[in-house]
Amino acid sequence: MIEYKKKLTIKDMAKALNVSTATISNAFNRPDQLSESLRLRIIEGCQRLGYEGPNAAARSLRTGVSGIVGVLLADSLSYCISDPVASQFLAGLADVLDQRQCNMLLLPGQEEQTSYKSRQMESMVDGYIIYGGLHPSKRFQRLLQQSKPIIAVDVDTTDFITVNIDNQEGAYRSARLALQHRPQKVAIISLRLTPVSSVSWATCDACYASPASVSRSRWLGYMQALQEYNYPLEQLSVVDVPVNTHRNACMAAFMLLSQEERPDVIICMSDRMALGALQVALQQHIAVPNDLKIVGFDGIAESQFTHPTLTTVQQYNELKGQMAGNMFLGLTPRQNVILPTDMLMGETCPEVMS
DNA sequence: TAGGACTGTGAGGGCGGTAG
DNA sequence: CTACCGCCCTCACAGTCCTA
Repeated sequence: MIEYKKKLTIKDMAKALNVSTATISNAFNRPDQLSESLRLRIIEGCQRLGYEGPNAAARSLRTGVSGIVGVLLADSLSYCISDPVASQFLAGLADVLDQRQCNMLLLPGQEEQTSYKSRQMESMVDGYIIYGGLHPSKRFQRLLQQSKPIIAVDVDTTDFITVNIDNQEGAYRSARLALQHRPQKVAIISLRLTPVSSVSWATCDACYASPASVSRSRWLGYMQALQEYNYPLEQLSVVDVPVNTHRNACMAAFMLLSQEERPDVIICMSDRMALGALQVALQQHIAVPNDLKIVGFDGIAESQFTHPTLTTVQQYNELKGQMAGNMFLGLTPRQNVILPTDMLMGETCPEVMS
């Protein structure tokens, strides 16, 4: 059984070592403020007595800075940890925070009810990085009132400084690539464009009516390409998915590929959707890319392990995380950033040779 | 001995919570 | 409602040492 002794404070150390509290503080935090010999004597004395240095909670109380970044997630914690795009973003952010001895606190945006614990956690952070979307949750309303710095990533908003990719352009390029094959029947698997709780058919009108979001920007990119190719929108099939999971992807693909008039192009708003579509197509012995072209969006590593490999839009999620982190810590100017995307040419939708 | 550099000290302040 | 507490940092200043 571990025995907990009385917690030692800077006062105890000052008294024991016969110096002032400020000198103890300086010995740990500002070594240039005292002689090397005194500093060593203090550090050695503190080690001997079991004092590990100034209390972080007290320091943040005094300075108002904790070194903790709150990351407000659009989805649940479990989803963000398992989703390759979100985890790449978090890895990039963690990279920057690691270098500056800072930490992050992951906060799910969809908070069911306000608790003392959640308020306590929010009070600990120096500011927020909102990732993946804005939720009209109580938590979101509270953080707006806190006047702490906020940077939004993958969020279509003018209310905060944002780090985004050019979703519309990326989507436009991927759709154009698919449309070069002059398909008879085009389908789209969209992500959270309409307010549905399960995988559902969606109308173009409903998709156009959705509020500003990453998905809507991608939708506009697809529409831009479809119009360029004079594709009749009344023939377009759209299935909207509420959460970007493999299960939902398979369900959406199954719905599309079970239609009487089967699509020969499926344009997906994420690689997970595209990989689900690919799996269902292969199960149904549909030849990809000969009878069905599939394009994704994200460029996750998994998309290049399949056979055939996925044609997709490569976005640089780690870089996104690093940029958000640098901006948050004031290492780079706080200004809106739009990162470029690239087409990742896989086998599910080859380029048309002219 | 004067003056500058270096070293160390004490007071004040910050903010949320709690006791009176 | 007010006073106080917790804990540390910052700042102004005092003390000491060194050099010319």
